[in-house]
Amino acid sequence: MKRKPETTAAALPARAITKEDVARAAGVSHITVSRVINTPEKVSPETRAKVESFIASMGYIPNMLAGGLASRRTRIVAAIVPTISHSIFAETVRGLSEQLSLQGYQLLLGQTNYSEEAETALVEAFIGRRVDGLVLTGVQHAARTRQRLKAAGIPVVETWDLTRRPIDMLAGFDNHDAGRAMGNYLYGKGYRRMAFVGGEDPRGVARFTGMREAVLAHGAAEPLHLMVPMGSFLHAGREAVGWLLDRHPGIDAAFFSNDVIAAGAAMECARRGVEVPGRIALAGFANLEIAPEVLPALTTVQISVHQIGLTAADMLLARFSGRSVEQPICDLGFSILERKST
Amino acid sequence: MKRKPETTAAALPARAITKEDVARAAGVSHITVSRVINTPEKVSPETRAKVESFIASMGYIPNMLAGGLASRRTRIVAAIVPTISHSIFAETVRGLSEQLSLQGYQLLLGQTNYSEEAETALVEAFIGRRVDGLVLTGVQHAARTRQRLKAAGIPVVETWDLTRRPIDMLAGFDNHDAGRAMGNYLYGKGYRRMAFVGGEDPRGVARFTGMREAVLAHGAAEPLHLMVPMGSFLHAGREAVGWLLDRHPGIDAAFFSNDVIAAGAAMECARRGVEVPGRIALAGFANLEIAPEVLPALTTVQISVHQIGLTAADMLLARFSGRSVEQPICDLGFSILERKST
DNA sequence: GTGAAAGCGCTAACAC
DNA sequence: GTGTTAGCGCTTTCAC
Repeated sequence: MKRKPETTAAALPARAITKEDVARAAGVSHITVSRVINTPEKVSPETRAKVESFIASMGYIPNMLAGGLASRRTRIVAAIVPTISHSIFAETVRGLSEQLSLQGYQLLLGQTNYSEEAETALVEAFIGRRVDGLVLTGVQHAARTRQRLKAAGIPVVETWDLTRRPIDMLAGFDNHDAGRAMGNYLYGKGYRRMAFVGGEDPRGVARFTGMREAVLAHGAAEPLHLMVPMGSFLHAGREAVGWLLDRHPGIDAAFFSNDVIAAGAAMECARRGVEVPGRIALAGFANLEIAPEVLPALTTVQISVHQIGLTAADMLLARFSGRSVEQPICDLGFSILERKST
Repeated sequence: MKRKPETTAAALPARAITKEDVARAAGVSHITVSRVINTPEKVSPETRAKVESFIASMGYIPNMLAGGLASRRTRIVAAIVPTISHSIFAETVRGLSEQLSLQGYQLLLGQTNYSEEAETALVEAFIGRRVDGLVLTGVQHAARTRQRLKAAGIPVVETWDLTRRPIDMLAGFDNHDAGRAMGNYLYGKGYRRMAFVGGEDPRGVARFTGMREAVLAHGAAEPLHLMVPMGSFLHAGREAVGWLLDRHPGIDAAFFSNDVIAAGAAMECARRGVEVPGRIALAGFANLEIAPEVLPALTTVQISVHQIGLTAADMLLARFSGRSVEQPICDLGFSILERKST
């Protein structure tokens, strides 16, 4: 193999150690070094030991860029979430990253801030990086996103929602059903004038429509739908419940798009000395860390936030190892978790 | 350029569209396509328009793996944090990712769970992926980690702490000083028997030693140091304050390693009807979202969690663009933020 | 068990 | 402005 001429070598950053360097030092060919790393069982124990000692002493770290280019496998998975600073998504990403790293995969992270265009741009960037798999939040995507993904043919897991026709695989739960279940639960507890407080993300909206459906089916009043900004959830919850208490004194129960918003509401009620659930009942979503801790402890919809990440990782890993995924649509389910706030 | 023979082509996944394909279609050479993408100003407007239309119609997405291998620049930055599910780190990662993506950089994420060995393994994996830069949490690293990083010669930013001798660059604040400032503040408010509640991460320990130093300098009693697990912070805070109230009734103020632990403590006090700060004062750290919302609002040490990420990104981007970083050690500072809890 | 040759898709350097 | 040539460092295929 020819080395780069001196003239150009000088212009570029210092060359890192390559397989060739190790091979030369160990007196074998570079392919043997490659085998020691990737398929050690195909190398004689002596050669292996010798090469391994040189790898260690020379501090050789294989260039996975070159490896990925040649093998068409990067061992990188990309995850796209609305924002990493909401604990719901952080938990999913944590599960994903932990599970993947066990198998030597790394995670590329992208944030959309709930923008479909940002999602498309990220998907294109990640395809350009030839990631082995992609994890998406939600099931609503721009046509261009779906099209790019199909063309690239890489394994995709959509998460946090359910649909009959996923792009590829799916690990989520039915937000509409979950909303309906909470509507039924609240109605069953005797609440008749309800409000829903959430952002404008499609999954939150699905929870609202589900809840609305349940409530109307029982003949209760049309529920109020309060939109809050997706930034500071605790603060949004405080403001929302304040507004409900002041402007809509008839409301006797509020269902929040997630536990953090609900916790903000609970704190505001405590501050005002408003009785929960006596004056107003509060229910959250996701059973986040804060739900059982706040006063009063929050009734919520229990879902397995962390499990979504684990499941997505397992699906992708199965694909990577050539196994076929028996259940490409995985409904992780949910359950109503009753606590003191309702 | 020769194409791969049929026999091997069949064994591999369907070939993606390459620059060559676009070039052939547009009737130019592949290097012209490359220029249209990377340095459009060097191509005549007509050629450019023609090539661009083919890029769009064929859905061509450049292979950045190949580009990275050839150019030795991957446009990937890796960030290593203890865990993404603690909001302090999630905020830093958010800032980092947002700032980097503005310049076309992507973020590889690694979690250590506070393990130094895990950090070393991640650093080696990321070097293998030839990331352009690396962001580390803290300034305490295994000797092997430092050594690998030096050898690789890639830009590194350490965060969340301060040291005179960083590996390369630094964006943080002085945890010891911050602890001392809080110790002084609490002493100044009249508290005399203090406790510190935190995990075993080195930065938390530095906050404790700083606080201890201040308190002892004033001649107050040796502060109590409570270690809590790094898992569920709210719960840890509840348990810790319960333990203090029950077993150490003399303690009149508690300083928590972060606002989430402190918030858990505040909630427990509310639950027990314990007066804050009357019976016990509570102080947090980081001025997270929860600090002003919990009842009573938490006195805390204000730091710019998000800014750490932005600064780290800016330092790296400066390096990448050849600019020299005038301030390789950036002390972001802190300040005591007084609220109702003290 | 080991090696040689070819190529992954791109950019850098230099020609024209 | 555009093209040619020669790699980047690895894996794959096939020969020994």
